[in-house]
Amino acid sequence: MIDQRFDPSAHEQRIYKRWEEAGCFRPSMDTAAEAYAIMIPPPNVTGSLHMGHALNNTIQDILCRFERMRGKNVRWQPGMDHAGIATQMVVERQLAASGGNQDRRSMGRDAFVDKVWEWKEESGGTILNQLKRLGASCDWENTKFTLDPEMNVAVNKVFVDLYNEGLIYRAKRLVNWDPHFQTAISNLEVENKEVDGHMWHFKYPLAGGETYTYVERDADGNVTLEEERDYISIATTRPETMLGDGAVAVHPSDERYAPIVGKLCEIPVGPKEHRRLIPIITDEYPDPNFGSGAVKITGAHDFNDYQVAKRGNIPMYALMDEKGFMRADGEDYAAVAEVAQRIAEGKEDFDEAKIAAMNLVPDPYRGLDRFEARKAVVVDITAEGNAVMVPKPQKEAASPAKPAPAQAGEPGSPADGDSGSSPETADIEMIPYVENKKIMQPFGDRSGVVIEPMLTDQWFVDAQTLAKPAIAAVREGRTKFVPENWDRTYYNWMENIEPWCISRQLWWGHRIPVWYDDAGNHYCALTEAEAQAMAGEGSELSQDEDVLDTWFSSGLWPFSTQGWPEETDGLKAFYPGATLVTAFDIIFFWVARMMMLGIKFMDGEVPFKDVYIHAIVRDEDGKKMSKSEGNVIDPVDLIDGIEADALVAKRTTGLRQPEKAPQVEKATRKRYPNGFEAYGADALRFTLAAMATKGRDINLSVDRVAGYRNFGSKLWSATRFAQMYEAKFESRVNPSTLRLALNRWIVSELYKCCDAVSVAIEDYRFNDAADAAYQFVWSVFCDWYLELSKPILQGVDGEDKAEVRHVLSWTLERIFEVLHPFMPFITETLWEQTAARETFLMQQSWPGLSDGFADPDATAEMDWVLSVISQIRSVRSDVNVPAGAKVPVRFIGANEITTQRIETHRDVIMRLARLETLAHADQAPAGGVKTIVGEATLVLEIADLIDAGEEVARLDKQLGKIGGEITGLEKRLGNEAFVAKAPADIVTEQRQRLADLKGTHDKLSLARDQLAAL
RNA sequence: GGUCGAUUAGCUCAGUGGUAGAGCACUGCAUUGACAUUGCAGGGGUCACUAGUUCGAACCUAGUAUCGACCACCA
Repeated sequence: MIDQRFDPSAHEQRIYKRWEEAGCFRPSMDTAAEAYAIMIPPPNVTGSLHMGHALNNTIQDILCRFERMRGKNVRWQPGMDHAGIATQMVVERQLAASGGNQDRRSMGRDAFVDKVWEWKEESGGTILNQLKRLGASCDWENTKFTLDPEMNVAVNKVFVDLYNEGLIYRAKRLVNWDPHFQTAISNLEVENKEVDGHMWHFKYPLAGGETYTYVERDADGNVTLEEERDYISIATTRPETMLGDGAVAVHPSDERYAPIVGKLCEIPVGPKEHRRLIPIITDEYPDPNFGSGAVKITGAHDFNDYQVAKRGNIPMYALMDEKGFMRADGEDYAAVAEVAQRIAEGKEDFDEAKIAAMNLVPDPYRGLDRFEARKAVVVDITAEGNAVMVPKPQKEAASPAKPAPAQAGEPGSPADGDSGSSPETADIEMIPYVENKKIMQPFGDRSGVVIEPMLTDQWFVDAQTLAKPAIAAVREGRTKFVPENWDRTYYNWMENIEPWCISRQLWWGHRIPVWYDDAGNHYCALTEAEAQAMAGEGSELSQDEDVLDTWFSSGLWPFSTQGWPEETDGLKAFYPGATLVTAFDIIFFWVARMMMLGIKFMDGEVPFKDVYIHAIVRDEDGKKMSKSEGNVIDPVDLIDGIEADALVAKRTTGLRQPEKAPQVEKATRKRYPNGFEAYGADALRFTLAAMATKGRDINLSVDRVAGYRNFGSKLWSATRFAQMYEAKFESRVNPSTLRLALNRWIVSELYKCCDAVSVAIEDYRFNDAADAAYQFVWSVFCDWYLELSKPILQGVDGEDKAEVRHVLSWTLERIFEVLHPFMPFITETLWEQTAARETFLMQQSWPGLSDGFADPDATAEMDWVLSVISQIRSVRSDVNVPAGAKVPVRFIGANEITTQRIETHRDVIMRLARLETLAHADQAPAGGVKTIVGEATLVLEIADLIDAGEEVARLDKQLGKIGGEITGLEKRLGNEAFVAKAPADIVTEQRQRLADLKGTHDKLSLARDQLAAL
């Protein structure tokens, strides 16, 4: 006999170990079987399990266990990602915390990388053990790490091949630069956030004091403003970049500036004697309706300007160093500015290298942080009177469209106060024109610092070329997104894809397989020896310092893990994979890259057939789980349980910002006053599956987890029930030879359930699959089958009892099987403890898809029994018959079939409906409470127990309800158009329903009238 | 600005044209008999709004309102 209750902590890890030791997770490599592969989204080596992982991996495990039971050759490919920036960050932080004055740079590259490996061996990969706690049936013996030597071989080959085809190239481009990590990052790693910012308006004086007539017109061409100007007005959110301006651009159609196009204007900052003059040019980019219509062009620090500068051959002067400080290198400003001047006047040629060497930061700004420089520039320009001035707004006229008070400061910070306003008239105070406005600012997703566009030499992948076949593959349906509307997101991005910057100025990652000689030539090769051969003897080679974007190696995951470029059995069997399971936030980062690189290197074959995009897990109020909210739920806490105090302590100490901790403590105590019980992995998995609809978000509620833990308990105790009545586990049941309707019915229902689960999983409707199993097990099997079997099991020994004993345990075993993908631990434990087994449950065959077992006769018969019992119970409850009281019941007007059924099921009806007697009668006895089942009327002879008036009222209520339905149906059936146009089976069905309702109505109303007449 | 999505019971959500559902919560009854992590019975919904298509609309179409996500953005 099994224990009274299931204790997850006593079995989960024990069972997992048994599976692992028996090699249950290994692919069968049976060539006759269909291969089925899922590539795990490799978690970061620094990662620990969060709810998103729990959902992601539960889904994958359900698919894998299901397909394994269906006999497929399954490989769930596990592994980890080296996560360049994240890992380097962790180890650097640890170095800093360890107190020594060592940092990455003082250690040197090799020592630091060794340190990271050391960290990885000790602390990395806790997430894989957490996945085991969840029950993940990964093929652990084939675990890969993206930095494994064999993976490196694949990475190098891909790089070299793409390079040789011209699909990887090195170029000086404007890239997103992270000043904190001092590396380039791809545009995907940039988060644009709206912050409070300012827009300053400055005057760029025309060279030589020239003037022109500035005219503004309204939509009808009427002149609204006309004045002589000796400047052009410019708006900017980044004044510090003015130092690198190469031109001012206006739209070619902008008549306001037509008189001055081609002339030079002065950048109003820097030493007066060396003011740089830059040309006023035309370009399609400026929007005449925005701001003044004139845009300063700083090619080296803005992506739009970069394009304009390229088109107009405008020099792009880089102003900052890799930390985001104003450059302090090179010659004095005076000397450089002179050269720049000759270039602007077209008197001197320039090239990239020459421009790059020029530091146009005036001496006083050199070495300043970019935000400090901004403040200084604003103050200096304003002091000199080159800020555009506007009247100070009156207090009451604070229209948001109007200029706001002057402020100088860095974005996001409050104003520093007025800076040098110069009143022009006595009456109206004039102030510098500075708009307070929300601006979108780029931040590094890891560092959180403001990203700086920087002109640097980087390696790029020609993504546009690789994207074409990847788009076609989805268009042609060779890879399908589920839910399918995600393909729009995919197309949208792939069709507008930009060159992918793959080089990173980090140390942790795959070195770029390129070597340079002293002459600046480079050689791309698989190994240094090959590069040396290309360069020739005697050349001193040094390898490119940079490493590759982490996603470059992740993009190869579907084939690099299978041994590519070797033609391994694994590669043959498991490429392409069946389904990629992931959340939407990684479609661009990973899915798109795997599609591009997979198709490129695997002869046009897509890496996976389906991409299942699952929801994001939020808290029960729909809020994103975040540490500062105190609403994060650690999956392992739900599995193992955690006391409230421990939970609070965990959250408080785990915080990055200690000053916020009390808030978190309060939030946590309020939300989870009792901590979490130990619900076990199965309950968590089942919850996630049941909530995994094709929607976008899952709001996880702990109550729900408790509910599904109860479901496990229910199954456990049902098994206990079977053992108590000596059910025979491991029995062979041939469903077609069963005698009892009860047994034929439950077998029929079981298979219905199995098939519903199969179809739902195949269709990625995990919630439907979980619901179907839940409903069958609880509401059909436990609530009815077990109850109905009791009279037989408790009765005399005989054929009936033997049959029930066999079917009871046999059905339970099939339930273990069908629930196994969802709740592997409890089902395997039950399997193990109910008989001496030769195999694991997880190795059993999947039940179902056996059409022959539907048994309509048995189903109809049992439905009738259930209906009789339910209705009697309902009536009893309605008229407040004491639960313990046994009542006499008569059937009136029962036909032959019903009479037969009454005899067959008399015992069980009497027991479950708590009847004293069950008999036939030709006529309804006076009084009594009546209900209708099919053609027969059931009379509960309890006239003395009830109040006639109340009973009449009860019947009236029912009659009203039925009458309403009858009216509706009659109206519909009376509609000729309905009868003519609706499908025949619908019409028949509704006619039948109307007839049934009418019969019920007649009988009930007769009963009501009789009662009322008393 | 572009794209996608949401709006159904007190709460969280299923439901792709034919009788509105689940879990939790709620109400009443039941406790030696597999299970109180339980059982039985029950209450509770103008399916956001408007118009259309249809014999028939929670579901399809168009629009409106509110909320959200992603992408791109004007210096």
